[in-house]
Amino acid sequence: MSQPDTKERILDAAEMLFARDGFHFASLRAITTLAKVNLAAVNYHFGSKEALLEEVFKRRLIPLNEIRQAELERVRDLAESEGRAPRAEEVMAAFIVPTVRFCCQDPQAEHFSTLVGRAIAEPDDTVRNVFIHHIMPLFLLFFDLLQKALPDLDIDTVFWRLHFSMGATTHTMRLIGKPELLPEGLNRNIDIDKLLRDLLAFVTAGVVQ
Amino acid sequence: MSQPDTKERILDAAEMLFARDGFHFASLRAITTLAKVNLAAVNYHFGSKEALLEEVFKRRLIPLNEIRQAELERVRDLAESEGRAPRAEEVMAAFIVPTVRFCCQDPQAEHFSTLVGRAIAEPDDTVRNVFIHHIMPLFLLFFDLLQKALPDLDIDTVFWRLHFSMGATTHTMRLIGKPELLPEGLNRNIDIDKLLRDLLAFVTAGVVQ
DNA sequence: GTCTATACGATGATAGAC
DNA sequence: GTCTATCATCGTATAGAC
Repeated sequence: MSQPDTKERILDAAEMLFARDGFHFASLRAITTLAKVNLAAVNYHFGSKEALLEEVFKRRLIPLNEIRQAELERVRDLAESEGRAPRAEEVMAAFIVPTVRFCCQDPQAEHFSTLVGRAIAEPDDTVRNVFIHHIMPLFLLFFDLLQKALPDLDIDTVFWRLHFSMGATTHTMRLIGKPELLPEGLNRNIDIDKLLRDLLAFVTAGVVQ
Repeated sequence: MSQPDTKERILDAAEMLFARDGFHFASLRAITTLAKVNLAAVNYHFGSKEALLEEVFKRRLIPLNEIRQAELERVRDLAESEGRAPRAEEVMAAFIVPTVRFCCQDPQAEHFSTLVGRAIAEPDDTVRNVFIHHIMPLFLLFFDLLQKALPDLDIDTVFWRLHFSMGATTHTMRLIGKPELLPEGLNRNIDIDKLLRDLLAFVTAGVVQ
């Protein structure tokens, strides 16, 4: 490659402009100008604007998934070594803590969380399947551990309580970095550690009841 | 009006195509073709594509909000007449039950629930802001009642617990009507009444802890 | 007032030369 | 791999028919 960092420069520019202007209003002409590459480079390297968005998304999702997978496996192995079932609170924390922390470590996080929400709601199978393909193995491990933590509940009940918890978590990520959306009279200086404790206490109370 | 239902036909077509394809990929040409009206009719009757989206939302959101408002006021007035604070579970039910039921009662409204799910997750501020603008007054009443129900908690804690509950609810609505997305081994014949009970029990446990 | 036909500028995508 | 030139389609605007 004569320009070995062309793809990276496009990804950086796209991530910045998708975050600042939104997917629709960030034009390929603006992205390629900022990245100092030719307009056609996006379609050459990525195939389409949608595929570029997907790569921007995956660049963050894959490392995050590795962290969450490692945490879930750590909880599973610790419980096994102690000859007990994992505790529901441990399982929830193993997934939720890295998820929320990941979205606070840099200014792009806000957009990443909306991308996750969008992928979940996407009606187009091809786009949604890409997301499902990356999240499903992780979700199944999460689901399996939570079933072990709650052996007295039927599988459907465990699933829906997990689903409720995921909804609470993703909805929360959407608001981090957008404190201007908080109603008047609230503390707009969000304390992430306190928020994480509150969220974990909330979902744990709902999951174990 | 020589075509008294032109606006309604545009709204029906737009609701279906916005839900199926997303706001960005549903073109005005596709919408006006499906509605059997001229392309320019959208800009004549609504002003812009974005204004059309807002009307699509308002047509369903305003009646739904009236139901939810009435339920919240009923809970508030009943508590007042009995000289007590409203109970958290009553407050949560007043909002959540009409919300979930509204999206299951007729096939047209099913498109709306898809739209709401997408609007909240949409990367475009354009789409999300339309939704937030219409839900905010209701949210503030909801918030106020929940503060009265939980007088020992500070305002920020109440807000976040409410926010977690809204996340669980909207995430759940996203899955209703799409049981094919449920993992293998789960009951795909979703029982709305049971689901509502489970969701209410979950958020109530998290809110009151 | 409503509706139609048509045109405009900008966009995402692509073919082909280098 | 990168470029230029070009294309189809997009949202929008407007002139004029009924």
